[in-house]
Amino acid sequence: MKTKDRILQYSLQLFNDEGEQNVTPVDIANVLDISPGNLYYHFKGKDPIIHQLFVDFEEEFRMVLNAPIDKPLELSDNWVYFYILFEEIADFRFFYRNLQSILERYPELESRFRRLVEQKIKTMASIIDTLNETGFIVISPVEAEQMAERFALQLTYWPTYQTLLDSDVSTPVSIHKGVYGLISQLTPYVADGAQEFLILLTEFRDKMLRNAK
Amino acid sequence: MKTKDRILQYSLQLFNDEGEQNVTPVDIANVLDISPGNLYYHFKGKDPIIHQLFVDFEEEFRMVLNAPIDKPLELSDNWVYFYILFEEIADFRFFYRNLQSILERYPELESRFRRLVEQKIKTMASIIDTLNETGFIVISPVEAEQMAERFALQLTYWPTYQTLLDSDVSTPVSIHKGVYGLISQLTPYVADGAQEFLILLTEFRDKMLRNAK
DNA sequence: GTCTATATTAGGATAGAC
DNA sequence: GTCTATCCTAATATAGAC
Repeated sequence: MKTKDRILQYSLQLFNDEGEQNVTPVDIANVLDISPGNLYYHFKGKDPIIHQLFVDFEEEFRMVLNAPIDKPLELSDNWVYFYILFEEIADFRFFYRNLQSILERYPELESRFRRLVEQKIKTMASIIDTLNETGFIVISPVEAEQMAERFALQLTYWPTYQTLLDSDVSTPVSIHKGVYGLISQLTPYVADGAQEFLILLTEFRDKMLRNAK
Repeated sequence: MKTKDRILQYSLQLFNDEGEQNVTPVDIANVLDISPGNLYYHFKGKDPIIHQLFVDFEEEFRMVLNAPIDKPLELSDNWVYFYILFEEIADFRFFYRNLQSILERYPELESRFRRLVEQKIKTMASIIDTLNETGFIVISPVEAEQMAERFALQLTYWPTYQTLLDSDVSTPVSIHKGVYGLISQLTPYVADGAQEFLILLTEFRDKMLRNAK
């Protein structure tokens, strides 16, 4: 593998493990067993590395966000879809963990990240819309809009919030709880004919509690 | 006013305006028109300043969080109570804006902040409980628990999220939207006899939209 | 308590040999 | 492409006079 790619790969890992602020260019060079000079030959410091990592994340995340808009999800796909979103975020968690700090230091990323969040809101609105149109839930437009915004916020900050409350929660458990926290908000809107949803939800919750042990 | 207090006051202002990371001890000394040496006579750098600011915030916030547990809120007090919570956070926004970064650098604050969030969840649970017991809403225990957690998350991250999406939103507008985002979640649970809530909510929302212009 | 002047350090970055 | 050696800078911190 090319040095340039190795730098990206190990930087991401280091950032995720140690926190971006606690990783210096020299640290990155060390884990790769190359000299700092060599690192600077490929990237002029941490800034362009972070920039490139973000571009890669952005592309992948945008693809995932567009999927349910291009082709509405089947009812049963919703759960796994939220898993995928949370997993994408987990792969790139160093960025979310210190979101504001990083965006302050890399202004060119701020507007791009903002657009990603806006897309997140639109995707959530579309998902809720589909559930509404297929008669699975019954919800007013205003409440649907609020829910979409809320889902976007939770998708953005849930992993960080979890780490804050329980520093050694495992990622799978955290994601499971996060998905439950999103989906369970549908409960009061579920149409009369779709009560099997509530049974599924309870099962899901029990599974979660068992895993938490 | 004593120099020590002036340092705290102006540091908080600088941190809120510029972001804690962008403020050096020399900056603080400059706005106070004192020498860096003098600053270091009172506080051994930024760390103890931030620590003291947090202790002050913690005391006040804890007092506010305990209020509805000591003496349940009247129905009409709920709205203004959320305003107060958001305003407390706004006064101390530098801390929330770079939460993870700061907690990483000041580990002694991490556990104290965590306890504050846990208290936030308990207070939210108590508020929802009161609404349930007085018959204003009808909600299952599981859903109430989820809602309390969600409220705590929103209270913690809503202001940051707003700044992210709209960098020059004003604090009053942001708080207004935040309160609406919390309260409106009660809608599907409001008991049949309490429909005036929905009217109030709509008025509240319209007022918000007018202010946003 | 306050100042001036200076020291320390660590992160970030480059020049030039190989 | 890679290394070694070195440099620059900004934040942080202290010593000692007043």
